[in-house]
Amino acid sequence: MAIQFYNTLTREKQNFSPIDGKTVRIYSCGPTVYSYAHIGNFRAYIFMDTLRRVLKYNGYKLKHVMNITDVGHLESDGDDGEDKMEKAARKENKDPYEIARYYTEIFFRDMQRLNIEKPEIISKATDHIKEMLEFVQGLLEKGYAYETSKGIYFDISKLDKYPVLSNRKVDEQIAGARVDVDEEKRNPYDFALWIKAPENHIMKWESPWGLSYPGWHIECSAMGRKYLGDEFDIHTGGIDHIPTHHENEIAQSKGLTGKIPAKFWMHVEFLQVDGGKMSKSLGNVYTLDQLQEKGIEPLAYKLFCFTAHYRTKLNFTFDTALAAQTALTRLREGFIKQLNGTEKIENEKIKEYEEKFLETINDDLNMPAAMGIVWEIVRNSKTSKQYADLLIKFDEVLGLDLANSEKYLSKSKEIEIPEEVQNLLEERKQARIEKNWALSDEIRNKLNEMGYIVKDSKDGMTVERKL
RNA sequence: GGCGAUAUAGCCAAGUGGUAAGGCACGAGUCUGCAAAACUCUGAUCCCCGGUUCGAAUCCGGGUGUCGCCUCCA
Repeated sequence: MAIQFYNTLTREKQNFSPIDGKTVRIYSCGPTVYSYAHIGNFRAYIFMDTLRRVLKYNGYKLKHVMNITDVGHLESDGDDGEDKMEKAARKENKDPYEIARYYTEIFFRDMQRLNIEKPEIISKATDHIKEMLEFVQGLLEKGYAYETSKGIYFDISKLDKYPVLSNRKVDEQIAGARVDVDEEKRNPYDFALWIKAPENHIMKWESPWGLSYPGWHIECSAMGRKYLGDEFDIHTGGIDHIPTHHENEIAQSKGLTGKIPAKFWMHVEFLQVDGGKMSKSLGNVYTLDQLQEKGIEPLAYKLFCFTAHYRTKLNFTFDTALAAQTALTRLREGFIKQLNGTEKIENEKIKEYEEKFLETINDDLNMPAAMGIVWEIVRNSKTSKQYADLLIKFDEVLGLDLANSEKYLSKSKEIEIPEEVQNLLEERKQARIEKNWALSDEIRNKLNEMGYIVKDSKDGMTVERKL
């Protein structure tokens, strides 16, 4: 079954197969570790994870690089913004390396909570200064770069074609409309490869041009090339990367190697919050911890992300996220029901589901449709362990940790019951034996007010903590 | 101003020429002393106008609305 991915480079879905036939080489733009990653960031990493899982499901091996940006990205263009790492360091009164270490750790903790597989290679920018310098020098030697008083710049006019990913019109746009034009640059869209450090800059390295630090795009080009070669299979990132970051990566690589580094460029759309952009000023930039506080576990957020295709905007609200949490719980319950099922299902039927599922995920990762198939199986009234096994297999792609469903369900029910509550429960139990429904209901209401939900079943009462 | 998207039931959303997946919510039913949970059932002709076609949510043209990018951002 052919895999089809949408390629931003060609603006169409194309059949995918790895260059070497068996190992897919991927580069993913990773986090800048200067603060907590938010749910918008994680939508991108969930996409990245799904991509990995789908490729593995199809039998391919992976060589996947994700960078950790711990240096060099400025807050604004014009080469004079503040370095984000350094700003955070100043704010928290720590050194930038400490900041990077701290947020990197939190980042991977969250990745794990989302059951996101770790790429084979994690590369930190600060560990690859040498490779970046070599890259820049190579560009200088080939005449694609030039030096100014501020640093080393890439000369886009040396390329046969500059914007190849986006339709940005270099000539028509009014350069400097929002950014002051740098007189020393040869073309308005020339960008910095290497930046000469001002006195007070903390993170800087020796270079032929004195103490300095890397530009914004060079790290990905240099690290991608080091680990994956001049030409690899897939490059992923957010949709925001298209017009600048990835465009410039391509420019750099074409300058040095003559090649566009990746065959496929895949981009995730943005997550929106309450119908609009997530922004700090609106106070809607949420972290996984904040969701958890509201009773939405990380895997429920992952499931939420599966409700929309990765190339469409997805609108996050707490209501819909809670809906996903409900759905996740039901998914787990349904899985267990199938696990305990004893019906015999014809192999044909199983095979049919398998084929449909594969076809769907291979169609540019259509996870919403794939979930449709999953629900059909989960909700099948003929319950069978065969279905449970099938779900476990599909979970190789979903990564929802369905195998541990029981654990999650019992964990959410495990609560500490204070003595006061315990006593009320006893009292209610007695009332029920006496069929004193008025008292029973009264106690139930009281417990409800205290934040406990009481449910009666044939086997007795159960208590749950209200979220 | 330029560029890119998008408009499908209350909400989140699949669907790319043949008579609208799925999830959540609502309602009804089963169960229950009642309730909750669970399970079952129930809902849309797809922003508007025009065109192509035997046939369009799906293609084309024109509107309108919304969102994003053009500055670091997943």
